[in-house]
Amino acid sequence: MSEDHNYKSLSKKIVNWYKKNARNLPWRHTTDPYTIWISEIVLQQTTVQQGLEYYNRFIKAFPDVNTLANASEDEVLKLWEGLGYYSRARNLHFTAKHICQDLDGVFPTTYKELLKLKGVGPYTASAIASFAYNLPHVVVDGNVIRLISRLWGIEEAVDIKPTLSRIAEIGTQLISHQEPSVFNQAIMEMGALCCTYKNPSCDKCPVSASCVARHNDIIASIPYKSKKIKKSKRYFYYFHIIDNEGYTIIHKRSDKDIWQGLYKFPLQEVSGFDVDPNASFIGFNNHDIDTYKSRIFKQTLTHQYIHAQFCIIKLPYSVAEIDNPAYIISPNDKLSSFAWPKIIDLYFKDLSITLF
DNA sequence: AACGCGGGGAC
DNA sequence: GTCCCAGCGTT
Repeated sequence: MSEDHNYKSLSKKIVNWYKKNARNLPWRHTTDPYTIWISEIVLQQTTVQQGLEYYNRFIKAFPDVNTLANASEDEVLKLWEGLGYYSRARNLHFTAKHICQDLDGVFPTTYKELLKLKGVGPYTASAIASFAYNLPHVVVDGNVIRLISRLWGIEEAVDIKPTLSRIAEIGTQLISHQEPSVFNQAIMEMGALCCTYKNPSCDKCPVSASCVARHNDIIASIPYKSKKIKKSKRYFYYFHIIDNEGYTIIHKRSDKDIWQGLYKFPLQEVSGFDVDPNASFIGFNNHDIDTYKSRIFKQTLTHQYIHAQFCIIKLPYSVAEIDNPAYIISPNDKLSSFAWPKIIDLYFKDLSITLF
């Protein structure tokens, strides 16, 4: 029962467990708010395993806020390519410029001020406040939600505000005021390594004796989420236009849709691949041009199933003759310098093997 | 409050 | 296939 939970004792056990079992991760060796900020944004909705290499590359390319602020959005997105949730990279760049231009290059030092930064929400503000400044703001991420909801036997949906608020209150009671930074690392690490979603290691858990979910044998049903995701299907014909001088047409995605800020070929979205591609919207008549159709590429996103097929159009003249201000003309051998969605990157990889 | 945003991994 | 991951901005 929750009244039996001794916050101080639980907190101490969690921290002690961490000191013996912590992974050696690069962002744990610094109190530099910039570095910590980068790590936290990279790791949002991302596993440590997937984010680690991106973090290292990012810090190497942009070692301080000034370097990041002076980079172009394309450079930032290129480094982010393949990591997903690209608004994180755009907001990161926006906030770096904001800090340099409006805050004299000085990182905010309070939770409240951190929260005002674009891309920084309650979790990230708490993380920076605790890891950089040792302030006692508890982090509530997926790991913490899982650990606390099980420990306290919270069966209510954890994806609604009242439950989240209760979990945050419990975390606030738990957090060590001597070493809030270590406690925050510890409770997340516990969730990530011990109190895992599937097959948690209760036998190695330092607080399993206090775990209500374990006591009531309801671990598998906690945390409970009420929202269901609906996936739609989308079919993309991309027109890869290659002219007689080694150039092709691309453009930057700017509409409110997936992959904003990344690049694409001229695109025709259809209701299914039983519909034939029709390049007339970019001024081509399919019958006049030597065309090749790629295999169908598939990618699953959180809310969408994407299908893509690439129609190669080989032009007997120069693409410079095509007048459209939205288009960017790129040499074929420079295409890899742009940031592409995964599904187009897969096409490039296929292309290098099968065609050229 | 509900929704959409990527990609990889565990099971 | 399902669900998750150092969440957030928008509507």
